[in-house]
Amino acid sequence: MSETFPASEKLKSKILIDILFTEGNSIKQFPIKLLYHPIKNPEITTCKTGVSVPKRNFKKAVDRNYLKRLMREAFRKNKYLVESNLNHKYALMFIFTARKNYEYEEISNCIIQLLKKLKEKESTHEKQDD
RNA sequence: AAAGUAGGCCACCUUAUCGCCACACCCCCGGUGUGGAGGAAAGUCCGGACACCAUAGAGCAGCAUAGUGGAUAACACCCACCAGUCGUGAGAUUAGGACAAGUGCAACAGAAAGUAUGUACAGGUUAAGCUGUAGUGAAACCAGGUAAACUCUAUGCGGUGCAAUGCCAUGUAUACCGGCAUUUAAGGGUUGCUCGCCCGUUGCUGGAGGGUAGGCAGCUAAAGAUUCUUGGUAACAAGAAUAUGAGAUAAAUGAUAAGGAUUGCUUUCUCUUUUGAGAUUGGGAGACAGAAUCCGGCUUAUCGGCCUACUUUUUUU
RNA sequence: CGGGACGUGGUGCAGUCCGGUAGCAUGCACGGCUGGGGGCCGUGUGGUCGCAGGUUCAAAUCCUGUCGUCCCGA
Repeated sequence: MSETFPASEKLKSKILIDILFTEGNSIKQFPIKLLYHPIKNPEITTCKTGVSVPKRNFKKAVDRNYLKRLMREAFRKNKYLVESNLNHKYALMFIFTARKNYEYEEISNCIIQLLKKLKEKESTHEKQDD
């Protein structure tokens, strides 16, 4: 299983991000919130993932960059949980909602739980659609 | 030895695994190689480079600076000297022009704070605030004090900023632009005002424009860095040599593991009269902080440590 | 990248332009009016004027730097 995180899997399009924030659903697992929304565009063949740390809670750029690196690292290590198991392609956005720094272990565990929850949610949506 | 002053420097290192960004090559699945944050990248307080704009011009206003000289692309920075203030001293610090142009202001105290001149005492005179002292206050006939009060003097300043600006694709349909004719005048635009300048109403004709999101260029080889020589008290300038090593755009430097060095704390042991020195065990600590067009300064944040010069005090020679 | 505003008792504000006494409302404490509450009246309490430096005889006020909060434009 690949553990790479190339540019094609990063969420960069402002249009997709706007749709994600206005129409997407969210899963909360303190201290991180996960926004997700299915991608309708057939030209996009991979999941698009981004991370975000609000400037309001962390004034210094160093702190924000560090947390974003940790979240990217944790997602890269654990994305096998969702990469091939989901039926649709999703736009994902991890948002750090706490006000103080966390260790890599805590963030990694949190990301794993979020990804498991995302899979459960999708399966329930599928049943409802049926 | 202790205390202190000034200036400069470093900003933990190595290896492995998994990853990120840029470039080059092989090849077009992918792989290999090279490189990849700072002294402040920060605050955005000054000064430039560069780009565009007659809505850019002229005058007034406004703003900035303020000893003298130098240096620079430029500056409020920097260097030298003079003067004031602080310090025993090394040194630090200063918006340091003009109140003999005009206007204003001065609480309390005091007779009186600017059209000055009262009281007491002493001196003095024909006489007289004519002379001295006292007391109040920051300041009391002296061309008074105050300009980080208005102001005056000298010098400088057009504006907007790389989201500048140029090009490409997508895409809507007359809202945009050019030319000609018509109207000749209400109105609108700009940096606060005046002048000036620009726009204008309708018709015909020609051209692709505006908003939104995206891509490419601008984009990093430079008033650059290191070393040496020469000139200069110095800031700095000139010359030579060397190597060239971030360019992202929801935004690249990370995570994990191991080892080593640094500092102080702690356990035990050894040496020493003591202060202390050496070895060892264990768990800690390593700051401030992340490039976004690029430079020269300023300011602020900063763990721990090193180097140089100098001053004062005490002791020894 | 650029522009602007504001920091004053526990809270919300004036005073800053034009320097000399820090004031108003509310809150809190005490007393009074009422049988009690509410309300009213009176007295009192409480402020390093964000921080540092400078100018001045004297600074919340003038000047410089700095910290924090908030807003706006491209």
